[in-house]
Amino acid sequence: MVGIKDVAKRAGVSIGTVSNVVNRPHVVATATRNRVLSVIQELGYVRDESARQLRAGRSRIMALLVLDLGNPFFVDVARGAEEAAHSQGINIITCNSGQRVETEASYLAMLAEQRVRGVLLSPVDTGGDAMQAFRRSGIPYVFVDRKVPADEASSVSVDDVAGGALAARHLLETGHGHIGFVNGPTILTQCRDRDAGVRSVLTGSGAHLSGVEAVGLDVASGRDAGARLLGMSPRPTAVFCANDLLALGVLQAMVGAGVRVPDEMAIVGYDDIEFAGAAAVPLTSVRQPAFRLGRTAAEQLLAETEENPPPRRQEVFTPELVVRESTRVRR
Amino acid sequence: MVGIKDVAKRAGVSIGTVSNVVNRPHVVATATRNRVLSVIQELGYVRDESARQLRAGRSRIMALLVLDLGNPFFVDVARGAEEAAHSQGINIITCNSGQRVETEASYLAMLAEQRVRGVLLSPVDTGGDAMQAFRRSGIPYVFVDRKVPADEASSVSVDDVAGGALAARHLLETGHGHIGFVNGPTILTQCRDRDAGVRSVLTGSGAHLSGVEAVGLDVASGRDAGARLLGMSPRPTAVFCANDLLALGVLQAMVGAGVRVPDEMAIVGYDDIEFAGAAAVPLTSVRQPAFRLGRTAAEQLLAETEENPPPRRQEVFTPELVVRESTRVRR
DNA sequence: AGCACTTGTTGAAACGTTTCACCACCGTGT
DNA sequence: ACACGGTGGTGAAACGTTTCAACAAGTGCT
Repeated sequence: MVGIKDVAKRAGVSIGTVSNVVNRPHVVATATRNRVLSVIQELGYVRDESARQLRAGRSRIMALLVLDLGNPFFVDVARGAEEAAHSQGINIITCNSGQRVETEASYLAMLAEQRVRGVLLSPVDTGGDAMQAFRRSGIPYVFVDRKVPADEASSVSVDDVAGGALAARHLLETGHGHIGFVNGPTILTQCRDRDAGVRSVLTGSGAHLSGVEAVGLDVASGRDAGARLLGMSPRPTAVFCANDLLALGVLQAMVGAGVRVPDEMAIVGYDDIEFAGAAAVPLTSVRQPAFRLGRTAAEQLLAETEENPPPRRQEVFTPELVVRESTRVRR
Repeated sequence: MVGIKDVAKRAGVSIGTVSNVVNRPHVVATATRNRVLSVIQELGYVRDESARQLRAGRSRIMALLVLDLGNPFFVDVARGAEEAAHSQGINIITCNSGQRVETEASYLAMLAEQRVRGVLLSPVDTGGDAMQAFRRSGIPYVFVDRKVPADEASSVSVDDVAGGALAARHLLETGHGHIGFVNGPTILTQCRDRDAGVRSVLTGSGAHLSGVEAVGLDVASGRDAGARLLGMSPRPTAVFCANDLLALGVLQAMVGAGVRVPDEMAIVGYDDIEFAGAAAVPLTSVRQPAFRLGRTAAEQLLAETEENPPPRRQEVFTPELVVRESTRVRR
């Protein structure tokens, strides 16, 4: 592999000069610069980032560690983060934990060893060993889609309690007295918060709540949960799902069983992913500003890796209900 | 930041010993090993990968450079690649070019500078400068979802010509004489191949083909293309879309305009993403084995980065038609 | 001619690891 | 008493950059 030395020798200059050509072209004479550049071209020299980083002590890469790339919500978060980073000439690499604690741990360790510039985190497990170790590594990080105490780190999130409440209130107002709640794994703060929101509205409302915990946050888990809902008697007349993938799965189960939506079963999802509006029955959903979440978090992280870091911030966005066919009001 | 030296000093051993504790624990005496380990724990030492890599000359990270993470097809490819890599203790980082040539170029340069172990590529632009430079960097790479000549690199792809033909033949057989084809940007080989497949079947069949080139391969472009289809007269009675996102967009346009699917407009998509079956009208689609694509490509790449690389391979999978409501046969 | 700048280039140190030849020590068999 | 092999540890070189003090050569001013 061709290094700076080879270029230097071939161009008849010192390695310092080659380095200057690459990093501060203006300090080297035009003739020399061109000569060196053409040798670089000729030899196909590519600078070795690990050596550069070893010397510089800091990387030019930012990472996004995401809960589940299979969820279009997180893809939008990633897009927002990419936009912010690219506008400052920083590349973002995406790591997908797929909600597996060990995968997450392995990525955290890798990112710490890489000494990346900073990490955007949407972790499964904030308390685990891997996370503890990562904290000590001194790499700046910002939480996305998860609020944390201000003394720990900055965070950019959406008020999930409000979101859960929004959904529950909507179902109450559209006349439902028995409401199902398909939640995801309660290890996730998001799920616990949405649950809290639902309960805060339903408690004392007279409505009955039937909880179902899905194993995952994907369509298959939703179908499974849908089957369980169908088996209940009495069966709820409406269901709120902790995200749209679950809701799509539940919807499929209903369609498959010939249960009419929304007449026999109203459905509310969460995230308002692009596919929610295009579903068999367009889904009512709680919209989160995913792209802005990613962009804001990335901007904050970039700022925190600068010379004079700004103060920590806990930004909390407010979710918004988007009403569609799946909860059409009965007459 | 704490380095191996700090650990060595604190534990009263040489840095060589600390390195041994980390990399070849068996060669160091139990007592020493434990002492060093506890100091590592206490100081929160994390090895610096750039130094390690500088010395070792090779990285332990593989990358996947993907055309569009917004397309669930590529998310499945990524999942397959992750599975293969993780099973061999290699981490995969995902980079999303979003079909932007400059973003792709910037990631290629970054990956070359990082000296990653290998790259899985689904590039927009195989001929551009960035790709040329990347080739010369000597980093092993394998193409995913794109066939290339065997002398260039290995590739794992799906026969897009056959896929296009499959769709066209299905529409012919279900009695359509005027077929629309919403294709993506023809800079993409996939789009050109699907087009070729369609034409190979339709030419001489007597059916009329109306082509529409969408600006992107996403739902919004599909809606746009749908509007253009609606403006045609005579209007096609069926449309094949180069991927499911486009098809979903076209479907939305039809639903919005009150055009019945499949009665007034049959629709065939491509990829068979999870959301295709859950759409307003479940979509007929050409299924590609996305997960296997990713896994197979990653396995091949891993093998090629080993001591004795196996010969290059051009694996081509065969697509499969999944018939659903959106092309239900008229009686 | 002598001086003070400016411009362009160089050589060497430093970054944090891994690796490897070498050394010190101990127990064992002669 | 000696050589021997094994075990556990050390010290220094090497990896490919960046950075910076130092220097050489040229330019303009007195």
